[in-house]
Amino acid sequence: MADTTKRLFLLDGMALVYRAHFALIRNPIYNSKGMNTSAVFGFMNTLLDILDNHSPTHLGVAFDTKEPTPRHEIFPEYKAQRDAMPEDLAKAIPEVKRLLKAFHIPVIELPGYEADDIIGTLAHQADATGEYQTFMVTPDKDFAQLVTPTTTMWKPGRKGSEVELMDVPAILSKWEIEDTSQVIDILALWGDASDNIPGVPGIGEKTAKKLIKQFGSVEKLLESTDQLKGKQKENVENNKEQALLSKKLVTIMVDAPVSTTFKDLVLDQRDDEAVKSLFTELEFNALGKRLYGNDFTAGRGHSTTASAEQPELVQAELKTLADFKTNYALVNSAAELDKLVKQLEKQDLFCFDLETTALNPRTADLLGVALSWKAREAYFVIPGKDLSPSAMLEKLKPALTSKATKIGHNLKFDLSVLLAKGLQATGPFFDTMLAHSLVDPEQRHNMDYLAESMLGYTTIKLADVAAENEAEASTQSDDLFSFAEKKKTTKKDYVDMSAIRAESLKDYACEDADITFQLAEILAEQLDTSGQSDVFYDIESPLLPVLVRIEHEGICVNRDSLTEIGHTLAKRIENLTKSIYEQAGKEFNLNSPKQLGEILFGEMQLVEKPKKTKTGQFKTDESTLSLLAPKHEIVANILEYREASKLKSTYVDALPEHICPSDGRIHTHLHQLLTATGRLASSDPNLQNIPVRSEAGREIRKAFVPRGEEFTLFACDYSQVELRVMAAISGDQAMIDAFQHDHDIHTATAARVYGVGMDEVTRDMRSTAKMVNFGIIYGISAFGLSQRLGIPRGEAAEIIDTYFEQYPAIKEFMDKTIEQAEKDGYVTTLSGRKRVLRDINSRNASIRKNAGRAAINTPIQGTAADMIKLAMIKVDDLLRKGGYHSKMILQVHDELLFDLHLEEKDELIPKIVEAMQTALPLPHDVPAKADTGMGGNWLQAH
DNA sequence: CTAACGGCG
DNA sequence: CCTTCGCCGTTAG
Repeated sequence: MADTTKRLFLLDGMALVYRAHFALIRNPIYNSKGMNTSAVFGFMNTLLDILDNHSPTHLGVAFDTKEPTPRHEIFPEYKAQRDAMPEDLAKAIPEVKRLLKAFHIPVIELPGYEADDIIGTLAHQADATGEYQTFMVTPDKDFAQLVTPTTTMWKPGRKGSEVELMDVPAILSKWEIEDTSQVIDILALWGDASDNIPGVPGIGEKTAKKLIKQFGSVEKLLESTDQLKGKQKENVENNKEQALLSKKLVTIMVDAPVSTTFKDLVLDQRDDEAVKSLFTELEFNALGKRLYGNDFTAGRGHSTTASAEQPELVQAELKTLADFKTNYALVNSAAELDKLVKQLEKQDLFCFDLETTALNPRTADLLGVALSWKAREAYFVIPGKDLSPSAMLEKLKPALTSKATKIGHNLKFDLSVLLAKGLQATGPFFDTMLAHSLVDPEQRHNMDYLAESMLGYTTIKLADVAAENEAEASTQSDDLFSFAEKKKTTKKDYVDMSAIRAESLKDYACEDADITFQLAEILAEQLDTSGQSDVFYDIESPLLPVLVRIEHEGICVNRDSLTEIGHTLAKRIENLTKSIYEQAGKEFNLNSPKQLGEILFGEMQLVEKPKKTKTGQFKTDESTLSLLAPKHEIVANILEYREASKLKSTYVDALPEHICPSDGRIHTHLHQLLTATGRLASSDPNLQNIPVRSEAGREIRKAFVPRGEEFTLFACDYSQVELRVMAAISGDQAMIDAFQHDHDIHTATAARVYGVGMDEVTRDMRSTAKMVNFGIIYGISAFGLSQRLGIPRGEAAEIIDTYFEQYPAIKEFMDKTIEQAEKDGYVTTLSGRKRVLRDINSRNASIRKNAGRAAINTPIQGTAADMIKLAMIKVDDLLRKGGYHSKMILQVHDELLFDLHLEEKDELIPKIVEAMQTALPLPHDVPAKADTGMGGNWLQAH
């Protein structure tokens, strides 16, 4: 049982030290003697966290040795390509060992064996006794193969507390396998660049998983290559030996001759004097305090001040649920719910919060609904004996579709879940997350944080609810966190929601609804004070359900065309790789800009004075390499390789992974207030950067298709919206005239800048003017323009001067905007959306200029964002009110994309165009203009 | 984790 | 010395 099980922690010393070093590579910690102590510090943090919070009974740290290992015998190149260990890091390892000695923690080393093998062997032995719960503490994914019901992987997170625990179900789901031993098969195909394990060429993580899912093991795959086709077949067949060799290399030993016994690993008392002395030497004063409180006297040098800096933490006491008399009640019968709904229907303002089993709205199941319309009073509605989940929703439906304002936190999630269950909640909505994003965009917006910072209140943590509930800690990927948070936070404290008893969840859920209700009132006030009520109530709030619908609809992608493009690209990548290796005279990792730079500029000496990045690496970006293309054939090949591999990895391989199995569509996530300017952002997958500029890229765009026979893709995009906005908010008459006469703005600008008639403007003149027009929006310098146009700087400066002479109000607008920003510290868009520019008065000229450019750009980009958001609200309204079958399915900054029903097109197109053009009337009667396109795929729709 | 790169508007 | 805004995803180290 849990209380008698021995808890064995096996730490992968080298890997943890390595990781700690690189985690702090940008902000290394030095002691007063100039020693980089990042790695030691990071390692100690992890160790102390385990000792303090995770009750180990046995603990040991394994290290590699310098001796060659059996892996080197069968494969001399094993780990041959590793860069030499940084000096700082090399020095850290003996320090870590000294500390471990002081802690009386065994360092386990075995000449000729790696730390992996030691850990594998000990974990295996521990499993055999049946007495241990073993934790392999390592950041290295390879250890997944060793996970068993009694041995889990423990991956330290960024902060000490954020830990990723991987047990068998977690490994199986993460690796998409049926048995943990198949991790080895996947790694064998995939290979490992850092250990120089070859794998099979052309097979990466995804293909490896797919093949092992299909065939079960490397051996079975090799027997059945007749079932493969094309390039993949060839690759596998030609690399059978290599695959089997790789399999040997990635297999961690479980029978190494380790002499350490479990008795050696029993946790022992540390040598306090030795620890104190080492901490003092390393100047780990905070860690010293942590162990010894004020008994720890900081060492010499500057660090003596540390004890003065850290008195007992004086911290405002946070209130908790226990400090209030609350009225939180569980509602689980039809009669009770009927009574509750009667009350609810009288409210014109209430808060609701769904508790679900998962974070994907399309797969999430409803556990309950928390409701609150009065501070410290809330109800948690759950299914009961005479109340099925669907009946529960049915009874709540009138309230959720009423005219009352619905408050919630991250309502996009709740509304998506409801929509997936066929319930379209109606506004107005008040989303506290959105409100806070407008009021205080720099801060985090999760509810726990808002409760602490705005109400001085600390909320119940889901993990505690689960613990109290004595539910077995589960690592299922189900939790309540929002999508946005999911990716950014380490998977911690995964909670199997359905294992929590309703009674336990009640306080948690009610508290959320209660707190959110209270936050809304404060935030409404703050919106008002910051002048952003209009943008909140007129734009962001009504946009919210529109985004929910767009995400819900999704977009169709033709999987087969992507597969075909993938084959073509793979072939091209392979041929180019061959040529490049030949031209370079050696093989290297083409995906590494570092290695590529060293080849081109270090070895091949392509130019005398190569450009460098700010970190001192050779620059190898497209604009740098393009200039070098004439010098050597290799450059063109590299550029082509870059293009092909970008397209393959980012689009062709990734998009199919996002196709939803139940409806065959891709449902992107649209983030409403993530950007500084008010634009939307798209992720998982990002559908706002689907290729269009290059020929090869456009093939990918063709794979986006209508949802059915009777539909077509229809795109409606604003023409030159940002320049129109700039003309309008600057009030520049010349530019306004150009738009009012519907002139081509770049031609009109060229005519003015070059002093010729519109009909005398050449292609080159127009293209230069176009560059200047866009450059101006971004605050370009003469230098920047000269680079882009490939002209001398003086000439560029002249063009810019003439531009401002011709459009004087634009110059004025730019100066005034910066002046305003300097004075107020922020700029605004036409709708009142605010962006704070902290750096606008920086003493550092470069930083200050950057902020200045953002100051100019924000009102322009942000107002354009306001406009299309308003258009989306309008268009959504007209589609729904008119009962059309056509659906809005995407926004790409200045474009709206629709699945248009063929029978509706003649009627709808003019209405959509009209809605877009009139969504936000610009000052000075500058007209907005929308162009349209239609076709059987997204490319044709333009 | 950050940097470099490159896809889009 | 730096030098064009706003994003997201992939890869390497």
